[in-house]
Amino acid sequence: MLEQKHLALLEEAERRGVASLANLRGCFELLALAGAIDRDCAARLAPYRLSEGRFVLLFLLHGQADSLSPHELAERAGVTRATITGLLDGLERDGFIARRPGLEDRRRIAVALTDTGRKMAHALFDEHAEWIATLFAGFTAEERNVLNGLLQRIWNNLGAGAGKGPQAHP
Amino acid sequence: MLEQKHLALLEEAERRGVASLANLRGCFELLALAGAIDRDCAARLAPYRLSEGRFVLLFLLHGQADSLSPHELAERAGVTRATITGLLDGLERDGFIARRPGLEDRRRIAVALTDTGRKMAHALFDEHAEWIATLFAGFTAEERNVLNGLLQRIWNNLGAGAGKGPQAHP
DNA sequence: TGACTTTAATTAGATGCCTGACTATTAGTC
DNA sequence: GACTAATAGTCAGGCATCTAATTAAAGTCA
Repeated sequence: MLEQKHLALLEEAERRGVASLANLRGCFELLALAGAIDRDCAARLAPYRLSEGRFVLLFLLHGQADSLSPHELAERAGVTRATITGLLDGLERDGFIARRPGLEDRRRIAVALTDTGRKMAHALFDEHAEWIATLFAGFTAEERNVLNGLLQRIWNNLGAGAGKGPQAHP
Repeated sequence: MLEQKHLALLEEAERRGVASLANLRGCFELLALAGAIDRDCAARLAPYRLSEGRFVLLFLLHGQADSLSPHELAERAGVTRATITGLLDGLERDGFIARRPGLEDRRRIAVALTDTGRKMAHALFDEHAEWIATLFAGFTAEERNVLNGLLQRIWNNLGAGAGKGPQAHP
């Protein structure tokens, strides 16, 4: 279940007699699985002319009674405003959202779903949530907890080493 | 340990009373961890003017006595030839690799490391492998196996559902 | 009031990835 | 030997992401 590049890296590691081969493999399996989930997600959304980024904006707007500004969307989606501009361009072109000029503050733009966008968001959310749920089909609550605990420990190790890396050519 | 967008999705799911909330959270934790590892990896390579893609090419060439063609690099790295062209452009500009015209087959180009590139690859590989190993600090072999088993089951679920997704507007 | 600072959105330019089209070269076929 | 197939590399154009620069609008304060 690894990717091409991971296999190549493992071979090189083996050639060099790297001690932590099992750790490398474990890490690559994690990354490969996440990559596969992302690709599957993208493939599921593509028929609707949506990407993951666009999908996030769609339901951010759907969860809101009125409109949101690009600034707020950027904050809640966790990307920069420049990225939001591009995503909104696509969503607007495909008729899912509309930009309206701000009324009180004329710097601020009001982004709102169109009817098409609202219907799409409504229909897609449950389907998407269900798909994710199927990934854990056959898992007990206990197993989910074990997995979560292990991932959490890796996460902590990641944070612990942060900033201690190579600092050359800064 | 979740990302901004995942938090937003979970809130929406909660508002809607989605049944599989725990599964959603588990999936997002997996994706967030993989994303964090990728970002950390990129941050570690950036000071050397390398991305993950460029790094892969670097050690693919390093594991080879002579040169490789862009075609072979694409196969082994698991990306398209067009992508390789872009990565090689960057590596060549920064002096890590050189393109030489093919001798027997004049369609084929020979890509080889420069001295700079060779030194860089040599120095970076062990450091990188060690960094990855630290992510699993404190893990026993048994724990790694458990993690691997759980990931494998998710992988299987992913494959099982493939192609059954929405097929609208193809 | 008028000059400065901050904030909002966009644009410009980079990277990495894709697909699809194009060019050059080689190989195969009749 | 000439036409066609396949192959190698690249380019064009698209998407998502970033940083930095630009423009417009508000706010601040002497």
